[in-house]
Amino acid sequence: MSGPASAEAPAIVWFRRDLRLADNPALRAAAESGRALVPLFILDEETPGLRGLGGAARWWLHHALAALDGALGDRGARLLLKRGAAAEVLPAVVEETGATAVYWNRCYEPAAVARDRGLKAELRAAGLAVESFNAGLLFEPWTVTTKAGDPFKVFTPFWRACRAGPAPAAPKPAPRSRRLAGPWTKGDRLDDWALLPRRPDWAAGFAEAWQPGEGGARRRLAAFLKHRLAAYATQRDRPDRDGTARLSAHLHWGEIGPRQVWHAVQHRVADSPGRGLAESAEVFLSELGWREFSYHLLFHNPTLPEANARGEFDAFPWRDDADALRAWRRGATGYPLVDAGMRQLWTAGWMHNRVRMIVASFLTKHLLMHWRAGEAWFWDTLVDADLASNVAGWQWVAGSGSDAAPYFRIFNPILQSRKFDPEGRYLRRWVPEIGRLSDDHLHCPWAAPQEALDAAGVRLGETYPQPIVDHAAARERALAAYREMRAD
DNA sequence: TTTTGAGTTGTTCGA
DNA sequence: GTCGAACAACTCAAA
Repeated sequence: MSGPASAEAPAIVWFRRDLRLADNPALRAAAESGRALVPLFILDEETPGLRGLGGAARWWLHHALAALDGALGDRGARLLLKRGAAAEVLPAVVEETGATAVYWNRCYEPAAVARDRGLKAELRAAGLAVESFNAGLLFEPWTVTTKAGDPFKVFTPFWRACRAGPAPAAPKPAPRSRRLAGPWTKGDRLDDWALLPRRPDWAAGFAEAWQPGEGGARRRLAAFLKHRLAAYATQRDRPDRDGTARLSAHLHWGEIGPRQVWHAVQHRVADSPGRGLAESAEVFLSELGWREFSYHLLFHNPTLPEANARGEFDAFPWRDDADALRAWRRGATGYPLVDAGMRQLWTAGWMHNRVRMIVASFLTKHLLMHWRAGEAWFWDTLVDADLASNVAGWQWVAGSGSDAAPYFRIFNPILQSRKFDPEGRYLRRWVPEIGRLSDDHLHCPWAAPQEALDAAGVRLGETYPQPIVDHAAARERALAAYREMRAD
């Protein structure tokens, strides 16, 4: 099958982690080229080294693609869906459509970088125009270096250097072009990809928590700026409040870009000046900074998903305890805050950031399980599962990251619970079987007097687990393990 | 090259 | 109840 005559040859816009029309430089460049467009998405589960999507991420992707197809449909186009190794699929689509140009926005994960570099060279050698752009980061990894020219390994100087340089470019609106014609060839049906879970449909609770797609992302950002930003600095740590932006999954799939978020925040601050707001905005922007930092770390250190950044942790005496891991996953550790977080993760596909740190600390320190076991579970269950953020976060908590929390910093799940969920609202929502305990006993039911347990209908070991480890003993064990590692 | 100040998010203990 | 120090040194980044 040969494509249309070359004068009318289309351009392919290869969507990957940029599932939006606004502030999408690849789409814009393609539209400005004057060619008709073939919007393409490839479900690539075959490129070696590319990690397959987790279950929750597949759910999100299904809806994100449906939303993107709908948005393209409003402009008279359809999203072409193809499945397979991109290194084979993309040249095949070029062949089928007779495209003479290909545009995409860059990915930064090591396997994707290698794949895209090869494709770009191959297609260019075949005479195509191929251009890639930045849609996913405020600052690309090779643009931020120390004065010695090395990548940063510590967040604070990294972010200072980012802030000292030129601000990220202002986002541009979606192209107006009506020539978003494609596809020119037959693609897969989204439903045939079976991205949604069935039997059992464990994602039943996701739909009420999330609205994947560019519109959902925009609404989420607008609501955050209007209602939550001003108090962000103080409320962001409270899992019992809805104080965070919840943009992580939207950002992961590029339904909104960090430049859009950045500039929207700046405008919000400029519109109504005030010290509290400006301060909160700084804290919020620095969270975007952590996302950037994680991407840079992974880009410069491709083994980060498997290997400890600090090599000494290769000698750490991790335990292998399937029962403990299962209890952690299911939210049955007997520590209410840990269990609440793990159940929120399972039910909503998301967990509040502070609770992520606490459950991660619990797994790696109280239970002495390898951070990779936790990282793998998060990868499968988080709708915002993101290789860079997930891996950097777990290595940070475990202490094996290059700029990690000191190992002796071990979260006390009871203190954290009292401090950040003082009225127990978060606990009661996710661990209702102990909800009738008083605010005080709720955080550590094993310490409650028998009468209080009876009155609340709690039978430890039956209706709610006994704690699987004793905090003080587990803490000592973790510190001893750390000393053992260092002694080697 | 050497020096110096600093480093996301904590906990525990003893005064 | 509050406060400061210990926890353990170590590495980074800049001068």
